[in-house]
Amino acid sequence: MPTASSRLSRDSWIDAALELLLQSGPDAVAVQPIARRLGTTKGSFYWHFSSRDDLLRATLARWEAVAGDDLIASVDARAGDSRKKAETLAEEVTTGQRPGELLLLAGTDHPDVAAAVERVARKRIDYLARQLRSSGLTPAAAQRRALLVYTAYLGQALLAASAPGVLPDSARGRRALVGEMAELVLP
Amino acid sequence: MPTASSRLSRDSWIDAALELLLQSGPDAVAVQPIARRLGTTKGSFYWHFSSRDDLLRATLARWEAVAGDDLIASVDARAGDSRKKAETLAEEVTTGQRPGELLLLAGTDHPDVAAAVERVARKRIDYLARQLRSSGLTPAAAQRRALLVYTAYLGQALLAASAPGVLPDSARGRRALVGEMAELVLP
DNA sequence: AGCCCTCCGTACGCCGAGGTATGGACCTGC
DNA sequence: GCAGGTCCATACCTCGGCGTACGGAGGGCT
Repeated sequence: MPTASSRLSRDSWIDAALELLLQSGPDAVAVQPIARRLGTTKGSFYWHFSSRDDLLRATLARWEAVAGDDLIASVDARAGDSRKKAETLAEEVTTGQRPGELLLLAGTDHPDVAAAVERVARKRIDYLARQLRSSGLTPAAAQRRALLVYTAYLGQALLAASAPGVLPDSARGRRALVGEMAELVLP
Repeated sequence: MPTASSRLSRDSWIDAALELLLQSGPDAVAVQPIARRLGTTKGSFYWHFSSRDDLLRATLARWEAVAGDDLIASVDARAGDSRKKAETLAEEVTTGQRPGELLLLAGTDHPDVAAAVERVARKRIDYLARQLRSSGLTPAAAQRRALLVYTAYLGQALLAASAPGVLPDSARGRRALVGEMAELVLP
């Protein structure tokens, strides 16, 4: 929060924008609020960016890297067999989901948003499918069931954000749900 | 689109607002756009409603009735055994979902929205659980699996809105996914 | 020292939203 | 036919967003 270096870079803006994107969704990526948060003004912004849409695109690109490749790489680096890895990704998707991220997924007319969302979803599902194949499923079954598992986790994240009362109260109970889904999907 | 009766009622406004809510989410429930769509002005609006929030609350109440009780009653009235009914509800939730409805579910800070969403989710899940019990599951298992089924369908609706490319192209393929989920969840 | 290029603060215009005030059209009952 | 209530159009205010113009601070180079 301090005036780190008095002089801002393009990345400083993207960092703050990503934080707001994950917190409150794409509509929160607005120039003036971010400027206030950074303790600066629009004069700085329009030197680093050509428009608000320019910032949004850059922020989405950063999100895509973090939520897609980085997350998968982090999951894959941890110990465990295929099933454990699939469950870890599930855990990340359900509990690690930031509120604004769901607003991204909930569909926006912005074409760049839709494209980024689709690429991230595909990467995650393909990763799940690879783990399921390693656990013995045929490629076709693994693909179908990876989709089922991923949608179940997305739905759980959705309910956690909007209707937490219908989910188990305890983190243990919610993990048990994840486990039961894995149980059902594996032979 | 015609000037139906030149004179508008409170319900006319709620009808139009619900349409926009389901189409583009709660932020789209705005006075002036709806007035334009109805071919009238704010002068009419502020006679029937005290504020924009008044309209939003009324629209949510209507949505809750339609998406909750009415939908379940409609599904339940159709022919079929418990499993068929559960699949029918699934079909409605996945394919019948309007884009704006997901924005409601994706979490909003508005307390009235959150409360309405939670009630609707609970009704649907409880209905699913009743069908699963009728199919032979124990009450506890039925409740857990109803939750899994519902989240899988919500997630599918989410992907349909934001990343349709990762879902099967054909309606047949998507129905097959629903069927596979039912298969997995029943003993 | 003088210059230039980088970076940012200030002030402005535009638009579209929420909300208010007011007057007038139109029906309704007496 | 006329008085009063119902319904709505117009004009106006504020606020907050996007985008632009312009000028000035500040450091590096010669």
